[in-house]
Amino acid sequence: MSETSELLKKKREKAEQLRAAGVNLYPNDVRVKNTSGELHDRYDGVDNDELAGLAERFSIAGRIMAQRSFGKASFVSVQDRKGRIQVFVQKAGVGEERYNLFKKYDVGDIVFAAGRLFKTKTGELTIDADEIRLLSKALRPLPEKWHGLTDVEIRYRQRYLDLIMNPKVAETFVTRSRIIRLIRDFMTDRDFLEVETPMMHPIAGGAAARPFKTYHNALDMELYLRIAPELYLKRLVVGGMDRVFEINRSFRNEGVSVLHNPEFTMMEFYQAYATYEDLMTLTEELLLYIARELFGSPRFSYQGTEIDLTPPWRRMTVEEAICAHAGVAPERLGSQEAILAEAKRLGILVDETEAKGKLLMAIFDAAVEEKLIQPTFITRYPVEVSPLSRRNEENGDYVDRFELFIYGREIANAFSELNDPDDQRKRFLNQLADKEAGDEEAHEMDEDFITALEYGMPPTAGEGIGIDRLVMLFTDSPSIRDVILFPHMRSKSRNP
RNA sequence: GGGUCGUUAGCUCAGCCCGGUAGAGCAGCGGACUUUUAAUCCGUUGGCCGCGGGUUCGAAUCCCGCACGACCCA
Repeated sequence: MSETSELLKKKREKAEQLRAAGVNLYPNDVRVKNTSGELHDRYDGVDNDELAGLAERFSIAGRIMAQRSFGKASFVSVQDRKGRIQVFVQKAGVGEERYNLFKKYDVGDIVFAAGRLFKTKTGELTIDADEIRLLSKALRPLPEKWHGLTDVEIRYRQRYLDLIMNPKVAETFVTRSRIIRLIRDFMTDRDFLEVETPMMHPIAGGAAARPFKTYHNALDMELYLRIAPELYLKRLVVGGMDRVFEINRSFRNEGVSVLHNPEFTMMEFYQAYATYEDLMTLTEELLLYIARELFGSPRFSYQGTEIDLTPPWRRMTVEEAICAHAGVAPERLGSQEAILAEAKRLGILVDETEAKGKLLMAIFDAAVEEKLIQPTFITRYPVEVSPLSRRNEENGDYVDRFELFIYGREIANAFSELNDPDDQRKRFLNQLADKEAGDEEAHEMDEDFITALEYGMPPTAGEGIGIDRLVMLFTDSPSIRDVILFPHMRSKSRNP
């Protein structure tokens, strides 16, 4: 696809013709009074006689998406951020000179139009232009009007084209913005303080994941893009910020899939003097609040399945879930050997020397997760896989933690925080042992964090909620790429 | 990492099985047309068939490799 294709040359020639006629191709002196959406809201239900009686002159600006032209008159559909409105441009309305210039406008150009409103024979609200101006000349053609843009690669790489051509896409991102605003309002109403903590960490902690590495020249030090804000937010709780939350990006150096993007948005929040059980209630209330605001109902459809957020949601322990969904008998969960045998029976590949807790989670991940369609809190996680969580008082092999699953996907992860600095040190040491044994996702020792705990952290519960996955659910989007404006892709040696 | 599918005009797609000078619609260009709705009508331009090898007299088409993407699996 050469850069000097016939089509592109023609576009530039046409632009030059306009320039030669004294037209500024990229002016910046317009003041726009109206939007398409506003005009439709106000006047779609108003008849022609009444419209004719209006003294008001309306103006809009946007991109020409379609053009139907006759000899001395044309209809153009102009798209702005609120939708589309039709503009009628005729020689009699804008004058012969303007009309002749207008004939050089193309689909894709950005224009200003002003005039009175009327309804066409077929009843469409239309601006009868007394003025039409070019605001920005397009030098490349838009995708085809009927089929639009469907090539997913172009949709992601050139998202602006996707946004122009596919109104649904723009809608999804409007909803995303709304969801985040709702979350922010909800948390703020509960007296949580929104904070921002570092994105660049000297030690990548707070989650089990491989980090991206970067380098600070002036300080001459290696840094990691954060994999989670957890350890910094907990330092703030030590500092007396009893209720904090952060909605921001984390980065994990792993593959891309329908559920994973290397950078993703999470809300993490910490509430002192609360337990993980309190956070289950809070989570129910938060998601219910969003659903009610978006749909006016706790029920909505995701990919053809009805999801019902009516509380209380189902609560099961990891072991109960394995028994219920993987067909494992409860008495088979007693010993490492029995669990290993069950994993093999289920065809799950595991390391035979793995600790009991890790085997349990391997079975859970492979055989249970996908079956948790309606919102379900899974509790009682093994301590081996939860190095930052508080041990259960009755049985220290488990921690006070839950994960929330909806439609087979992990949406949230929460626990009562470990605030015993000595236990935290032991857990980090165990992680280091795992790292030695080849676990690339195991935690590093974070002495600075332990020091903070040594000053005393109040009993606290904390939670992380995957915002992208939440937005997927609420916008009925099948892929995380549908809710991230610029999902990561391999670079391609092209020159767009 | 493995498997399946895809990549042809600006866009959406045929053509590939069965090798023989690359097609359509829209967009573009020229013309007609003052209430259209994918406007219509007449005429018309436009291609490194993803990239690199191979087979063949001849490859968009068959074979191998690579790149990028989608989906599934790990």
